Amino acid sequence: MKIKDSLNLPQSSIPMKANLSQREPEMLARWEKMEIYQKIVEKSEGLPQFILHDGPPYANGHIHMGTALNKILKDFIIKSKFMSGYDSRYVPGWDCHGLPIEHQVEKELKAKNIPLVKTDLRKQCRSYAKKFIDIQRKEFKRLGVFGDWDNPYLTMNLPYEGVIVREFGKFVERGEVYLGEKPVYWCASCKTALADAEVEYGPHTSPSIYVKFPMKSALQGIPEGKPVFILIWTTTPWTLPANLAIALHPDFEYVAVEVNDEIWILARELRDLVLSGMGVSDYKTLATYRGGDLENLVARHPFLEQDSLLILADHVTLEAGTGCVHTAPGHGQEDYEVGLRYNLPTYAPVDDDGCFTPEVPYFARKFVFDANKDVIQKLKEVGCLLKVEEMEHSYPHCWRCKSPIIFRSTRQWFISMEANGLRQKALKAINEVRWIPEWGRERIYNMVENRPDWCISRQRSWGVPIIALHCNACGEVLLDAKLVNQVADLVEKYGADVWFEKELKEFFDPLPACPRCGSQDFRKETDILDVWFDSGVSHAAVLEKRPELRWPADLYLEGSDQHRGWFHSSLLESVGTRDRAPYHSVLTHGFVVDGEGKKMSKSLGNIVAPEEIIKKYGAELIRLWVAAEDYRNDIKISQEILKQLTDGYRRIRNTFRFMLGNLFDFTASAHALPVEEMEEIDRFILHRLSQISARGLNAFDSYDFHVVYHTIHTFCAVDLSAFYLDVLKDRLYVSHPDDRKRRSSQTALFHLVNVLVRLLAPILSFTAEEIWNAFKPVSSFPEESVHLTRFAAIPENFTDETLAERWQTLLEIRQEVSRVLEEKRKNKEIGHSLDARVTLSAGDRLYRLLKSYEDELDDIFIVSSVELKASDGDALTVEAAPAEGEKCERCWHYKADVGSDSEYPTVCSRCAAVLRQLS
RNA sequence: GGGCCUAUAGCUCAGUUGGUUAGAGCGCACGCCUGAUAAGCGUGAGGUCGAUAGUUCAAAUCUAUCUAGGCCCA
Repeated sequence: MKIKDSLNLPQSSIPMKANLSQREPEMLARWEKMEIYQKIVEKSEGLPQFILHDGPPYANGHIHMGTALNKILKDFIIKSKFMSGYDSRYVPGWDCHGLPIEHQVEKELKAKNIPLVKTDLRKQCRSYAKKFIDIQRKEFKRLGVFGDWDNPYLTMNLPYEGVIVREFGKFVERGEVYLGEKPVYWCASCKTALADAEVEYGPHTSPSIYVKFPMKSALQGIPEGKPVFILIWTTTPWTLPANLAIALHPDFEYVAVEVNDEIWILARELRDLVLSGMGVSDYKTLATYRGGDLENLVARHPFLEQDSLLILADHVTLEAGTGCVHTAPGHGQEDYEVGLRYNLPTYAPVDDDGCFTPEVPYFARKFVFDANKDVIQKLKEVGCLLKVEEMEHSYPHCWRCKSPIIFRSTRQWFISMEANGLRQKALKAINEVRWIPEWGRERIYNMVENRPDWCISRQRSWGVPIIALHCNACGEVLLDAKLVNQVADLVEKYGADVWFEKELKEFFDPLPACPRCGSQDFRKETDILDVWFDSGVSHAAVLEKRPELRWPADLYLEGSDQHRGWFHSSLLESVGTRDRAPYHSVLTHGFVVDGEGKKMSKSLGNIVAPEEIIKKYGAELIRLWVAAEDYRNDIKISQEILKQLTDGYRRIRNTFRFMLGNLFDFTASAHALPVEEMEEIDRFILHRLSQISARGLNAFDSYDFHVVYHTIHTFCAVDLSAFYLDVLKDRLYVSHPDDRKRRSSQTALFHLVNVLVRLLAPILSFTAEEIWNAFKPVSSFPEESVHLTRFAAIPENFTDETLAERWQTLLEIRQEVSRVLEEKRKNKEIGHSLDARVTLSAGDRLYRLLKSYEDELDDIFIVSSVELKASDGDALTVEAAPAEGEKCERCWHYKADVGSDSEYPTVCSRCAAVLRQLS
């Protein structure tokens, strides 16, 4: 027998090379086969629930790093909550209705020359959404995310659509839904409203005109008898008939200047620019006002019999114009919002074709863009036009027909923020939710505090209809919760298509009668609901309906953009119908950015796709990336970061590989020692392990996953690899297999693997499973998967503070020894540390400590021998020199007794004894 | 332009209520080992804590402004 064969060298456990991109799919197949999620569910029966409610991603396109990040964070939580003893199910969802899908489908149908019939379009949209749900489901599962993937919630599921209608009915019942007016983008050639996404900005030439409005109210500090005008500037002359106000900035200064016996009012800062632009050089400033002082004065429309109110608005700037902004609440978003504050009507006398309505004097039935020149002509006639020129600027165009579009107020459905105190209730509900991080409260609070009423109608096809009736005889609108619920009954069964497919009498028997004129002749409302309403009711459609879940949720977890999105719409929906938030707490994560902190975009070419990383490194690296970074801020990703993560991954993997490799001849039941009988160094590492475990569990509890990763990684690198495992090698390899000290260290290794692999399981789900499989013969634990286990409970006797303190001191001394050895190495006096002997001189306190460990110091320092001397004072001195004696062929220590056993002439006495025992 | 947020070594993170010379791991450089080997060990270099101004006996930490970046609005 060769000497080397008498050593207990580690035997293969898990391979060093992870080969993740190939092995992960095998692991996934195995999980699928064992129905892992089903088994977790079975093991969860009767445990306290923890409900994380999934926010539905949009069923369009492939997943990206952002969606991967979100799903992986959720997976960390679901898995760690289960391992902490909760029943924590994951029901993934998808948002299926809405414009982007409708667009895509329209495009495809158009390309094939298929006519766009609403019911066909809706069917195509449904199958389009389904296709991408399947794609994304595969991609999410590939990341190792566990959940009820066979039975997710879809906002287009028929019962879900039924809930949407019913929830709408609840708002109706509480009197919170009303029909109002609001300006929207309107394409006059397509005769349709456009969403923001359907608008393309491009160059357009408009007339740029300066107009004077005569003042009706008197101003202070101005001589009587001379006419007073306020000056405005606009690039859309055709909106002047709809002018109802002139907006001033409350903090700007305005001046009254006398020009040619007239008095003009405009912003002080723009005075010289505007006047010189009109060729006026001779003027006199008569008075100065603050914008705020002019509020509620009245001007007269230059050519119509109507007033124009002076109002205050922060959106007024000094970048162009006169500082006095022509305001037509029916033709602009900002105008509309400021108009709401002053109770101005959203007057927009323009029809679907973009032509003025008949009641408009001078321009009735004219197309608005053609009317520009007529308006200008009229202004000239009445002497109120000061200047006109052409101007090229960026202007919105229709994405489909490319023609310039207009802003036009149309009838829309709203949920009122005030009618039932929704705003105040929502603000109160916000304060009852735990926001993580804290600033989330501030953010959503400000939004809810300032938001306008919720516009819930869309003039689109792919969505859930607003259930309302319009009387064909008198135009009365019939909005009734009872009718809504009757429709909901059918939608639940047949889907929202029924509203578009069935006759009215199939919904209502008998037909309702118009409360105003008694007619029974109605047409159905064709608008659909905002998709934010769809996803906003998920708490009702999913949490309340699924028996395995409950309402409200413990946690919503999405990107910080969802303060305006899903957190927001879910809150309003839930408060509006149930008077409280649908969640106890809300956790947000940041956005994925590149290595420089810049957002990812096609134009910058800095996009990293999950697919690339999976192919190159495996999904495990994405999981590790999510775990390593503090996701509350923006999360960077770059090749450098990935490289670093692979190094971190290897360190952890190899540490486990080494520990498992040294457990090849160990089984817990046969060889483990009770803690009390273990060696001090082993008990010290168990003490450290208990600290690591506590910190890890704590971090899981507060969702600080990066703390879990950094803690475990540092533990593997510093405590284990650089110290404990390195020291252990001698004992593990050299001792007799059954040596008590060797079994003691193996017992520690067993506990280390057992505790750490479980802590790692929620994060490195694939690797932890691989480790678990290799660990099973050692542990004999019954669970066929690490994901069916709980986090390990740490026995109290792992903790020993006084022992740990002693060892902490020994570690400091060890570091000093290392430094001295390095000097000797530099001088070529030694190579390996075993080539050295060390002399320690220590004062009383240290000496006594060292003395009690005298027999182990050579092992702790991994040197051939240690000599201990007492010295005066506190200082510790460390000296090192080449070891004396012969090098033992077996344990590589230099010993004086090498060759003392004639049967084994090349080894030391310790090794000779082992060899004798083995033979 | 507004609301909210971020900025500590090349990278990822710590830095408690302001209080010694700002820490860790990784990476890097140099060396060792060849019985964890496409591994392992040791030593070392690296930071005007985004910038400026202030409050204070004392600031990475508090205040203001600015710069760069992110999300959401306009």
